[in-house]
Amino acid sequence: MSIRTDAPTRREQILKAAARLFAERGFHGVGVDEIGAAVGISGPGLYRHFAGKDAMLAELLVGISERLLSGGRLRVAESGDDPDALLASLIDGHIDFALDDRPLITLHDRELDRLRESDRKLVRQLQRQYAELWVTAVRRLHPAVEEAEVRAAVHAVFGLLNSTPHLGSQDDGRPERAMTETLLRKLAHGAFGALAPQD
Amino acid sequence: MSIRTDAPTRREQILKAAARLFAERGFHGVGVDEIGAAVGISGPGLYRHFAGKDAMLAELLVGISERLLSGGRLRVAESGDDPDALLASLIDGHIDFALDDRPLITLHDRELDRLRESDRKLVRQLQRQYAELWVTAVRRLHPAVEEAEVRAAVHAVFGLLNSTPHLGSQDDGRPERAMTETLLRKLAHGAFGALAPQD
DNA sequence: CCTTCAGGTTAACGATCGCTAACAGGCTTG
DNA sequence: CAAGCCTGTTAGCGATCGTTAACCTGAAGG
Repeated sequence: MSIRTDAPTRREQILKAAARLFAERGFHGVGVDEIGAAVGISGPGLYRHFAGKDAMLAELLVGISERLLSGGRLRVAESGDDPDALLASLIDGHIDFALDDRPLITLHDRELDRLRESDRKLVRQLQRQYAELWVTAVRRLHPAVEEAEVRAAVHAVFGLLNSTPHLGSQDDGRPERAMTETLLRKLAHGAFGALAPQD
Repeated sequence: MSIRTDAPTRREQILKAAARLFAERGFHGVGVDEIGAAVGISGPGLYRHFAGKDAMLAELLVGISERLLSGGRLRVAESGDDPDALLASLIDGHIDFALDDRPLITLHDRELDRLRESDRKLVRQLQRQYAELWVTAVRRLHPAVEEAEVRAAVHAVFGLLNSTPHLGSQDDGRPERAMTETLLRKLAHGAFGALAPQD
């Protein structure tokens, strides 16, 4: 958990602005001039940093997917052999991500089809591997439940956790955020808990 | 629950096709020529039925919101005074809707900002009223939980139920659908059940 | 049988889009 | 100090978009 202190590069400024704009108005709903204006340069100036508008979206989506997967793998490695602790850790990590990067969460399942075939396949593969981490973890807790059902449940819980953008408008102070975090954690555990057969 | 037997009007054909295309590629990602082609006419022919592309999206979003709200109100009225039965009924109704109209579910929280101010306000108001039905129902079951928390939980469960489009590609036979229905019901009840304080 | 009209067609418009070309200023570096 | 790159600018091209205009056709109705 290292914290960045140096100033963001121009590339990073652009990516952040593009993520916000794409999430707000959709990939096709945002022009390159607006993205440029959001970082204080004009539209064509962006082409000094990216090959095109598509490349910005691709880098955003590949980036999120990679960060999610590597974070998940780290948690799997750190969890020892405690399945409960692993699932809790995956949930907490996903919540942190959803609360920290709301625009990216929105893009993640909304603009995937706007990518070139190769990028789209890559992102989907990363997403699938991330989801498989969850499926494996949940199956260790509920071995009697069919794998297909667990997989569907995992995606449904993703939907629950990714509902963050639809809640509070932006970031109200920290107490609000801690409350949301606690709530989402409770709901996610409750949902998975309901997977157990006859209780 | 009456079943339509008469053929769909051209307007309805167009709306259905537009819903699917908008959900697949985004409002700005679909041209009027494509919508027309999907129903066997050419682009400008659509203007005999709709004032413009915006009007199609508006009618779709207002229509969904109204159907959701009226369906919810019906269930409230039918539930007698049984809070458990009411919540179960709301959940079942929402699941049916999500499974029957996947493209509309996708549009519902994705393209709202592409509407004219007046339509957007109307849709948001309908959505809010629908969500309030849920909040009231859940609060009757968990009176000790703060209203803001219940409201956030309701939206999170919407996210869970609306994850349907991300599951199976299209409609595989009916057994698959019944399984998904059962699973989502279980997960939603589990999530709300976790709202109860100290258990 | 003639009129009307609903529901299509194609052509073409203005606007906007992503992107390239051509150029310019300011650091860095040999 | 000159050369060259890094990062920006403006002008403008070609494509595409939503929409309108003008025209056509078949069926209904008096």
